[in-house]
Amino acid sequence: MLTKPPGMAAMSDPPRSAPAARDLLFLRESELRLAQDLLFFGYRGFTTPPDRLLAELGMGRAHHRVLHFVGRRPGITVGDLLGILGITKQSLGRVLQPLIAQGYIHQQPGRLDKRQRLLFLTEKGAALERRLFESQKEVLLRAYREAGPTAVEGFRRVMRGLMDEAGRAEVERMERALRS
Amino acid sequence: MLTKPPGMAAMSDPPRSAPAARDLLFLRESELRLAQDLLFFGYRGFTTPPDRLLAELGMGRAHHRVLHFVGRRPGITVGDLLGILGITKQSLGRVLQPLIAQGYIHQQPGRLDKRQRLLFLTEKGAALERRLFESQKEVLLRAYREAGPTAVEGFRRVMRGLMDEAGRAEVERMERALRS
DNA sequence: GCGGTTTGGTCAGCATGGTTGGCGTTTCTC
DNA sequence: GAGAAACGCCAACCATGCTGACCAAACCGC
Repeated sequence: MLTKPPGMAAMSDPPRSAPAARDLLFLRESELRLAQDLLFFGYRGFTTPPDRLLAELGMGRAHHRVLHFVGRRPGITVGDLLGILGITKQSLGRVLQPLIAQGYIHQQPGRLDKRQRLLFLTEKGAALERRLFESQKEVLLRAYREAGPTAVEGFRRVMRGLMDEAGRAEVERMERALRS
Repeated sequence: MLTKPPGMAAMSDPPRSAPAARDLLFLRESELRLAQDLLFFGYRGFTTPPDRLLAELGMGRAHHRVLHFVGRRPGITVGDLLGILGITKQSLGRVLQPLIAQGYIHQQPGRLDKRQRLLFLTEKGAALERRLFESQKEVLLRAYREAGPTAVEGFRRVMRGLMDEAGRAEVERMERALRS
């Protein structure tokens, strides 16, 4: 038989009658399969609204990411931004240079280290980033409100667990900056 | 001043002292900003392991998506798959045709409607999909286990809220199929 | 102050995976 | 039998990743 019968995914699930596994039902393979679907459709729902705005301006998701993280960390160095995005200097350059040329982002030499080009959003850049955020805010607010505070806390815990070390460190840094 | 001062994001947050807003703290703008970060880093952590395997085989994430959804819905039509992926026929063709040519996916004319080409994973395709899934399973299991069942339930609720109608319908269909 | 390292920019070339528009075949449906 | 639907394929274009190479400016250790 070449094809996977409908019930096959469930076959690897632990038997439901096993007493020790009672609390581990949420770790069943079928639940993990569902998680794949949720992440695919959920992430797409999250990115679609800004993607539409960006398309009108002839930009892509990569531009949004740069605007977002420069907004999150004003004065970030090019190197740090590269680390966060996980792309190469050349890939970033192709997105960053137009953003600078069109006046969305402003560069300023570092005071301690003059080799660095610290990145900031201009007024224009902050305005665009805000428009993009507002479009995403609608989706996020709806999801958060429908789900409620407890669910949101759970969502955060799971997303944190999905990240690699670098991502987790970055998020923690953002939270520290927020509290201070 | 061209740049956004550090505290600016928090400025749009509702005042913490407002009594009616006590339960709505999780809807603060700073929380939504954090959600953006969580989704970016979390989704990346989720996709990195299969991406690495795929790269070794000269494939990309698009191939994985096809393998995943054909595995989820054996016998799916090309049209339905296009609807789920949200891409064009041409884009799908460029990924699907090689998968068929290399024996990962098998096509079979529909019995009711002979125009349709129903898609199935071959043994080889199911094996590859499983390898990809296993790599993702590690990340998912770790995240789910660390977070616990309550958090997982919350995660699901939020992700569902992020989806558009089509995504939600598709996920519900998967769950119905699971229960039956 | 000199040499090596680090930060950043840039050029050329390539691959993947999206897009549009158009065209053709088979099959279904009225 | 006509029109619509499901699918395949062609050409062309675009966005965004990649590698490899090379360059300039600034920093740092000796």
